[in-house]
Amino acid sequence: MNKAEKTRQFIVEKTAPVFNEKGYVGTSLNDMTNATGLTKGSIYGNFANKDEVALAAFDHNLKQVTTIIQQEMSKHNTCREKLMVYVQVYSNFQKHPFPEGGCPLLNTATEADDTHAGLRQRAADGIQRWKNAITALIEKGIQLGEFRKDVPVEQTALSMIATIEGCIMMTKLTGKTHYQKAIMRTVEKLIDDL
Amino acid sequence: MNKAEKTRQFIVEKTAPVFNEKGYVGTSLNDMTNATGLTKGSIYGNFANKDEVALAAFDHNLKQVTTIIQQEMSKHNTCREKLMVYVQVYSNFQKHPFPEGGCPLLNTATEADDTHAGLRQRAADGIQRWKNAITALIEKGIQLGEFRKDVPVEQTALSMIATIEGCIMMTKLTGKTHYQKAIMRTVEKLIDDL
DNA sequence: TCAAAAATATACCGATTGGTATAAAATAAA
DNA sequence: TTTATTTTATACCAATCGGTATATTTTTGA
Repeated sequence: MNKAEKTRQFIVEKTAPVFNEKGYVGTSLNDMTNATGLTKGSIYGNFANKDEVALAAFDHNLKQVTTIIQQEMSKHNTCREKLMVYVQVYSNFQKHPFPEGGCPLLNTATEADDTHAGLRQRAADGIQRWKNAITALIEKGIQLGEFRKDVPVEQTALSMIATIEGCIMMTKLTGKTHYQKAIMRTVEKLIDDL
Repeated sequence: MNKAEKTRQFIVEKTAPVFNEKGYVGTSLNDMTNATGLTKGSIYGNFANKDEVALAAFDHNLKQVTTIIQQEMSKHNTCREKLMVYVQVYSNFQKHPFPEGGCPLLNTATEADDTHAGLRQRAADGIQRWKNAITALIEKGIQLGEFRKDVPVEQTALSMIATIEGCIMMTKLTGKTHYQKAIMRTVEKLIDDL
């Protein structure tokens, strides 16, 4: 990794939490120079424009989340236990190295769906991959006899994601962690019923 | 309603969808003059600043949603049927006079939670009232013998809201209405199980 | 060590931001 | 109908926006 690549990475790491908290339009070049300690010239020497930094920051934030999930999943063997990792992590995401500002999928989706095609596509892809990951786990669990054969696979996957994202929104908004626990108990039941 | 009050209302109605789509920071005074056809002077003669318009616009958008729900609920008698109104409406909110840009609670919550205390409080109050409305319906249903006595009231109310909001996010993001139907089927089951 | 190349900083650009002072126009009360 | 008051439009403000040309510094390979 040469100097430029390191600086690029450095800029992404420092600005990612800002983009996640303030959003794309809410984050100015000034915010970016403050967060990095670098100047405009330095940032624009490594990125074409704000868009490019925002997209890289989104990828970085999402990667942070998937890394947590994958790490926790690797500790378990059964499909049910692996699915329960979502419950475990999102019941207490404050205890994990979660991106500042909450779930980047939720933040980016709600900001960009009507305004920024590039970011919206990134978020949509993220949802798609998440859905595929859960679907694959459920289907494998069915094959292995862990789950019933007649479970509504896609519906369960989609509902898990929706409930988790709604949970994050409500928890971050109200600050009430017992809301979080209560909602995640419903996701737990969703998995129990498989 | 004198001239000034009418203009105030007019400004709110015209800018509300813009705020809901573009967000608070994403909506400029220019956007507001374009949406209304009025000039800055006219807008600032009726509102102290952008904040005041944004707060009024949020209230207006939320009112639009609650009006739809209340209207639909008034057509039904049992608590179960009234709860199912959420399923009916959010399975197909595109067919209702829903605010442009989706759920104002979701949009405002995700934008303002880390950035705008006034809007965050408004959204938090909205969630609180929604939770209270569902809770009251479930408790009345228990009293009337419609629902089991041991249902987890708060958990169900919170999970319904979370799943609905997550559903809206995913539907607006991906454009896939069959996601919407599938997720809302899970909310339906939540009510069936009461 | 030294020159070429790459990375960073400085200084600036026009456009747009939210906001305001004031003048003009429209409304409301007498 | 006239006058006082309110409402709206015009013209402007400093500050900030995203972005760039160029100078300076730092890194890199010979």
